[in-house]
Amino acid sequence: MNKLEDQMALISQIYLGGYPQVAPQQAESKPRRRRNKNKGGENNLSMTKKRKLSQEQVDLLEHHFGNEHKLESERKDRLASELGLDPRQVAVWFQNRRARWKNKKLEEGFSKLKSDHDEVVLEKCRLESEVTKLKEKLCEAKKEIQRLGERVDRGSSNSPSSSLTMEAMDTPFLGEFGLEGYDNVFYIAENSYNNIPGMEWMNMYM
DNA sequence: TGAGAAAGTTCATTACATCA
DNA sequence: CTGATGTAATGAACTTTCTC
Repeated sequence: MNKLEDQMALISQIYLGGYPQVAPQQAESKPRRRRNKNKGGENNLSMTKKRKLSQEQVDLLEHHFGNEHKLESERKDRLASELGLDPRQVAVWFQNRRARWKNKKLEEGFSKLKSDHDEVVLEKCRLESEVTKLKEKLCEAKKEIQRLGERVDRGSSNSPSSSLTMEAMDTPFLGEFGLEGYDNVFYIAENSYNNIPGMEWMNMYM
């Protein structure tokens, strides 16, 4: 099982589809039994009383966790005697620490995805605004072509072949309007952006 | 090679300590 | 006192490893 993949899948699920109500594994299994609130009765209260670990203990545990997140039984026993703790406490501390580490990683992954998404949205806005500007320039170019055509037609109305149309124009002409390098734009048929992945929105401008 | 026991892990939750 | 938060501890389910 690839843990990182699972985490990223979970992040994607969280980010794209919201928090799942129930993990699939849990949804199919029996409901978990509630813990008994009376933790074994009064007689072992002192034994089960929760004890906060000292800063030195936590520091050493953190140090070992930094080296290796897994805890082999030999290391657990050694650490436990070194810290004056029950091996079970050391195991529990590592379990909880792994859970905290995992949550932190998930949060980091989520933040990264969110900032990537924000960046893409920003870039999309920028490109849309660029498209709008180019459309305006194109519109101006068409008007200019029409004006020139009418002027030529008036000058030699008896010569139909001299009529200046968009179809007859050489594309380098567009350079006058700052449209060099965009020649290919004019070879994409209107409404054909549906065929280009991610460019469907272009038809809004056509 | 399959079954099952033992020991480990994760996950969800509870209970307690602490602090504002 | 109270609610929020952090964390030690628990129990169930699941997984891995070992033995026969």
